Amino acid sequence: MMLGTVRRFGVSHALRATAPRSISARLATQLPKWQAPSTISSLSATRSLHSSFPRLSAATAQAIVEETEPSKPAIITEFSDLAGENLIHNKIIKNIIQPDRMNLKTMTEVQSLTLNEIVKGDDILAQAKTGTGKTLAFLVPTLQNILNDPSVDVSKVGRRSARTAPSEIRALIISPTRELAEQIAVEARKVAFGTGLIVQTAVGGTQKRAGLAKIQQEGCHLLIGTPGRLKDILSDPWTGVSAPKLNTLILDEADRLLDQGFAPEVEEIQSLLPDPTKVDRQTLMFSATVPREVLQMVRQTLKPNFKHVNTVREDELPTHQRVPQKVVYTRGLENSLPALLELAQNWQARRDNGEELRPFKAIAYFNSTAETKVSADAFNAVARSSEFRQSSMRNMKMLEINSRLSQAVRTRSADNFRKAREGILFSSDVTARGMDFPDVTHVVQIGVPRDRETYIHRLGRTARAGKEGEGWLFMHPGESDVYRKRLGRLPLKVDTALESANADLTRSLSNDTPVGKIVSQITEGLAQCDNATKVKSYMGQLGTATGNFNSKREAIQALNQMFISSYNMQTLPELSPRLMQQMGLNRIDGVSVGDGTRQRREGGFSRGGDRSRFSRDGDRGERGGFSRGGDRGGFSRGGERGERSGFSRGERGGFSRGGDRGGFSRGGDRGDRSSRPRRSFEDSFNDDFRF
DNA sequence: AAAAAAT
Repeated sequence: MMLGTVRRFGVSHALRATAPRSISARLATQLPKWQAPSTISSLSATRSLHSSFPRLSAATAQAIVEETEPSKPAIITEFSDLAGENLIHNKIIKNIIQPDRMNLKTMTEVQSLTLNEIVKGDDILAQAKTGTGKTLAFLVPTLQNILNDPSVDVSKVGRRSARTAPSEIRALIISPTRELAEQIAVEARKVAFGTGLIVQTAVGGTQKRAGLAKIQQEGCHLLIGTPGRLKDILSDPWTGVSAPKLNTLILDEADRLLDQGFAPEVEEIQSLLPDPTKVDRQTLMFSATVPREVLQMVRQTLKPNFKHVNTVREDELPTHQRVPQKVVYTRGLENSLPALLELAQNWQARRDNGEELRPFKAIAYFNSTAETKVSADAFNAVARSSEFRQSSMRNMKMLEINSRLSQAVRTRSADNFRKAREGILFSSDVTARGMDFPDVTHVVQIGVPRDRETYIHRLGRTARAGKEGEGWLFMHPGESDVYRKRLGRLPLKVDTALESANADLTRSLSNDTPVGKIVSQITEGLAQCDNATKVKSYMGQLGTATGNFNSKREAIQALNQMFISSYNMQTLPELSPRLMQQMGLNRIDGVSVGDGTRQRREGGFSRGGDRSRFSRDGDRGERGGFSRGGDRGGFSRGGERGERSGFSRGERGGFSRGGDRGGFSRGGDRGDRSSRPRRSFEDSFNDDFRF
């Protein structure tokens, strides 16, 4: 049973000048007592029964070592064993294993397999599944290496007047998000407690001057940050923050940092660091996913003799076997939120019936920030209703996080969700990677994610540290092409149990069926969201849906239906001709065309320029008493709905200027196809795929 | 107009 591999590139190792003497000589030779011949089979049995955390079996580690480094003794698998070998500082080990501290015993595969290599000073690309302790894998040896460096002065512990210079940075960790940087810092401080090592952060959204002052006053050995702020601080000579003695550069979520969006900034940061030919440094890259596209970048950035530590077997996927993954085809885009509520209610109902289930703690992922907001607002409104507060759902916290919120709110949401026993975090991809929220039972992805890696990382927010969890994907049938292309090989099973996923929400539903109740709760919740937010959500989803759907026409149709029937809006957002041109929507029915002047008058519907947070300003979306007015109190679905479905048959008159079909046209002509040859391939791809 | 990330 081959669980992990260490691959070596090149022939020789460039050992750092400061590297401690012969590490292999210090390695533990004794194997842990549970390395009995039966260990491997009993280990796997234990794993499936209790879904215990997949630790590295000593026998496996031995096998790996034998294969790659025949002369070396066993790899250490217990944190406590690191003490006897003088490999890791006693204080660090205490911090890790003491019950009143981190309370960990056994190392994970990725931790065991990278420790010696990192202490040695080698460059590493480490790949391991989500939630298997990658952070600790690079923190422990990196902090140890700083302690090993004789030029590092840690004697200043506790002395108030003494200070370490802000130019003493020995290791730098780059993270793709602010929250992840902060989370890594929290863990680093736990590991470094009492050692005298100073850990600092540099992230955006915080007061630059205050953060800078802190680094200047206290000094810094390990700096953790996000690309923008790091670049800002390191490029400004006046800050005094610099890293002339940098030994270690770590890219957490390396593939993300090396992709299109981040690579230029990361390169700039590297250019601000000392020349690696003058000051030898190691570079460490960690991630659960390393797509082929970035391998070239990885090779360019690492030394030629870097090692690839991969604990994900070649024949398996970087998702956990113990995470059931389900895909739900929703009738329309408007069915997602009811289906989410139903999922939560079903789970809580089962708990009420005495089933031993953990409290429902879910993250709902959306592809646009505005959709995240509408959904969070709607669920927050639902949670305020008396019906909800009298149900078994009453303790659920509804939280929101995305990059458009102020950093203070983001941090508060993340903290509250960490603490929450049960609830739903409505999230964009800010939390998709690396974030460690304890006890997440469900990850629900609404809409097909932008790529396979995103799916895997989002899913990885559950089933962490040996716990169980489940993944759900709610998607519109119109996304079938990208679904197959991006997620085709992943083990998703179709689930049809959620009734509200399939209900026709363009018609009235009886309020006394379970589905009717769920739908009316969502409808009431959405009614309390402001119109400007709904319009932004439409526009945001337009951006992703036109890319995700098999045809643009289908995307528009689905979006319009959601906007009218579920958001309860009367007038479609207008798209400027320029935007329509850009998006290739010129020949698509159902698009509301604006002339570009009106949008400025109608504040709520603006697009260009208004990059502010979701402003509640001038509630101008509510025009002419269309929405929310009147005595809708009871949400009488009957008449209202009937009226609306009438609209769909073309009785809307001037409702949308882009043709009289209002987006509900079911006609067969796919006008957009001929204009976009790329479609034909995707369409033919779709032909042999049926639901 | 579509995550994120400096002001």
